[in-house]
Formats: sequence, C-alpha cells, structure tokens
Amino acid sequence: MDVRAGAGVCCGASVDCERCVVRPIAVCGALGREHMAEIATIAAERRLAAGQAVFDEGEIADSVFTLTSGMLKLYKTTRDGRRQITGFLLPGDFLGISFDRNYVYSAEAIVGSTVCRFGRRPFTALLERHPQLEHSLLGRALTELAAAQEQLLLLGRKSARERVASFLLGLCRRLGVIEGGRVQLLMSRGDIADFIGTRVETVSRVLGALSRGGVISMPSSHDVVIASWRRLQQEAGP
Amino acid sequence: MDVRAGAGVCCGASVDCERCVVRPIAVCGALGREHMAEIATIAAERRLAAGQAVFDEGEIADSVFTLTSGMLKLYKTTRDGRRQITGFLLPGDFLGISFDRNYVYSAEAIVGSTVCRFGRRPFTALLERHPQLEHSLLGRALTELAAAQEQLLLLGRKSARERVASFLLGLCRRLGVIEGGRVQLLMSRGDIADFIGTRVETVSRVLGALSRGGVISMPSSHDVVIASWRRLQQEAGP
DNA sequence: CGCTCAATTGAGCACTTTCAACGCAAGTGG
DNA sequence: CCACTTGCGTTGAAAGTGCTCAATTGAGCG
Repeated sequence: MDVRAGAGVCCGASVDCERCVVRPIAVCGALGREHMAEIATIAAERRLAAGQAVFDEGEIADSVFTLTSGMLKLYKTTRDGRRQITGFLLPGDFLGISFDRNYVYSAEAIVGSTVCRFGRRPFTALLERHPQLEHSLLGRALTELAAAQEQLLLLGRKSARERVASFLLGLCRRLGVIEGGRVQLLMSRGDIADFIGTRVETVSRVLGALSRGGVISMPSSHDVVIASWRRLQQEAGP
Repeated sequence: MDVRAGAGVCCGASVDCERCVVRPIAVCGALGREHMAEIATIAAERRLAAGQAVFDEGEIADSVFTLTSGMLKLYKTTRDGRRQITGFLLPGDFLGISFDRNYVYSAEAIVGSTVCRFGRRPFTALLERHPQLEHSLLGRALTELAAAQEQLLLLGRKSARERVASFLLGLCRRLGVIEGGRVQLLMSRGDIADFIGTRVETVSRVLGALSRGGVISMPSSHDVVIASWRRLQQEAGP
C-alpha cells in the first residue's frame, strides 16, 4: 500500500492551523489545509481538566475526537477494578473512531488537554466526501494495530525490567527525545503500571534500579533523563 | 460511523463464491459479487501445508492475502527466541495489509490452508477504484484493533486460569460453538501458550484443571467440549 | 504547619516458571 | 512386523519473579 499525499501526516502539536477557532490538526494534516473551513464547521473544541473523562467504555459512540493539546489515556476496566491502559495519546491522535454503536474503551485526560469534537454523522459524511481522509484513517488504524501488537509482545513475553525500559524507550521515540534528553512522565506510576501490566511498586522499584544503574537519572519523580540510549535498549530486551 | 452495505460482511468459509478459480471470499464479501471478475484477474490461489510460512516479519511487503481455508497464526519473534502470537486467522480474514515497506509480523499455516494472493500494486489500485472496499478494510482494522486491546487486557491483567478460559471462550465465539458443542484446537499447546503469554506446561495444567472441574471435557487433547458456558465465563474473569 | 495523596521501600508469600521425567502416538528403517 | 526415533502433551518438584500488604518518605496545598 502506498502512502498517498497527506496520509499519516500531522501538523504537529506546535503548529497553528491558520486562524481556526478549533484546531483539528490531525484532520488538517490528513486532508490538507484547503478543507480547513469545511472542517471547522463540523468541529467544536472542548477543554478538559486533568482527570476528566472524554467518554467511557459502553457509552453511545456519537462523537469522534482528535487530541489537540495535552495527553490522554485510553483504558479498559473490569468489574472487579482491574484496569488495562491500551495507549497514551499525543496531540494529533484520533480517538473514538468505531463502526460499533458504543465506545469499546474509556478515554481520560492525564493533564489539562483540549480535544476537537466531531459529531459522528457529520464526520461520516466528511469521510464519504473525502476518500483520501478514509485512506489516511486506515493508515492510522494500521499503525495503531502494529503498536498494539508490539505491546502484546511486551505484555506476553517481557520481564518487568524489560517492560519499564521498553515503555521509556517508546515514549522517547514518540516525543523525539534523544540520548541525554529529558522525558516528562505526565502520567502517574499507577498509569504506567496499568499500561505495562505490573504494579506500581514494581514500576517504582525498576525505575529506581535503572537510575541506580546509571541507565537513566531522575531529577524528580516525573522527569527522566536518558543517560545511555544504548543501555536502555539493552534493558528493553530483544 | 455507519456500516455501509457490505462492510465487514464475509461470505463465510463454507460458501462458494460462484465458479471462481480463486476464492477471495473476504474481498467478495466486502465488494459484492458484481466485481468478482475484476478481483479474479488480480488474485492467485496458493496452497499451504501445515507449518508452512506465508511470509516472515521483515520481508518486503509486496503482497496482500486473504485466507480462504484452514487456519493461520500471526506472530512476532525476538532474537532470543521468545514468540508472541498476535492472532489466529479464520477463512475470510485478511493479512499482510500495511502501509509500511515491510511486514511487521510473520504468518504461518497451522493446518493445510489456502490463501488468495494479491499483488500490492494491483490491490492498491483496486482500493482506489472502490472506496467502499477501503471503508470495509477500515472497519476490519478497527475490529482487529478492538480485539488486540481485549488481548492486552488478557495479557496484562488476567491470571493463567482466566487466560485459558478466555481463550477458549473467544475461540468458541468466533467459530459459533455453543454450550455442549465441540471446539477443535487446531493449534498446538505451544501456540496457545505463545498466544496467551504462558508456558505450555501451564496451558496443559489449566486445561486439566478445567476438565477435572467439569467446566469442559476433552475427548482428545485437541478436542474440547464446552460443558458449561456459564462456568467457563466465570473462569474467564470479569 | 498539618493534611492528603503519590511514590518509595521492605518483608513474606503466591503463582507461574523452570527443569526434568514420563507416556503416548505417529513416523521410519531394518 | 517390530525396534527405534521423534514430537507433543502431561505431570511433579523446586525455584524465582513479581505481587500483596504494610510502613515510611516526600511533595503539593489550604
């Protein structure tokens, strides 16, 4: 499959998409700027405080969103309180796209965030008018699928130490952090644990061990400096 | 998102798609029969023996496939031999669709199978001519994504007993097996283990325990009869 | 300053893995 | 036709990793 013009491209969190009241940057990236006016008519900005839900698993899926600033977590919960975070979203990412009637996961802001809401019907209509947008969405879905499969490998076959290292590595890659750079862990230890399938205590211990081993350093509990990219890769396992 | 005509529909393994040399039943289901002739011109059937690979992770992704009979496993492998099976494919499922240059997982037949091969370029061209096929593929990708997220929950948060029960339950659902019915486990214990993130010994022990507990019965090591659907659901956890 | 919530640290334990042996069925070659 | 091999599944005992529970420290805030 070829990546057609615009597919998978995203303006990036820091780019202002013209003088749009809403900033549906992901859609902007996929469709190109010529359709900004059209997009603006069906989109509405929504501000979210840290901890605020976008939607919950099981709700009627009547909206589609793109994250325009901040960070979200997507997760599934069981009746008895177990939780699995399936991903952390960065600006430009979509959420809530589904052919089902209901959302199959919950979404919640980790820090103050803004999303851009599209009604499901107008969004569907937009897709029908612009097949290249649907092509772009397919590309995104396939990328997410590949990421999920990578995470399956992590959860199914990696040790706690490898999981934490892999998590850090993945976060750095997405954020463009390089050796010597700093990653801000906006999420809590509990969130990390629920993402990599461990307990908070284990996350804490492994981070401590990596820090003591000189692989990383932690100026504060939510700031990680990558001391050695190579060693972190080794820790992340094969 | 609405499911448009034909999206996500599959003829089913037992349905013969007219007098087609190849039986690209999944594409048939998605596109409708009126395009069978067009599809047949770009597709080629390939027979696979049990254990034979369709493609390997890392290879140039120059083909797209649909499974027309048998069963495949998709998996990722690490350098040190660890393996994670990301899914088992049934007739009608696609594989190898990617916007990347290379395959990101390996695919191998579990039993004698037949696939239908499409060259990447002709397939891409087909998608361009038929936006509704791309829409259908998006639906499939989203379904697979939801399944992967369910599996993340299993791998990250469930006990060995719950994993095995969930696996059986999921397989029965896909195959349409009901209480009292029989599931054939075409895959080996090793495959099951690599799918649910345990060891073969654990799979064996849990299956034994479920059998002794009267939740299931095993006429042979590859045949499971669901004695109590309700209890199996309980075992599968919340 | 005292409160609260998050993160860390410690000790004991449970579940799954690891390692090893055995049974069984199918395939092979004399 | 039978001895032998090979692969897979099962079972047992020991070991280890990560979990549970509990206490302590630290950071943010009224």
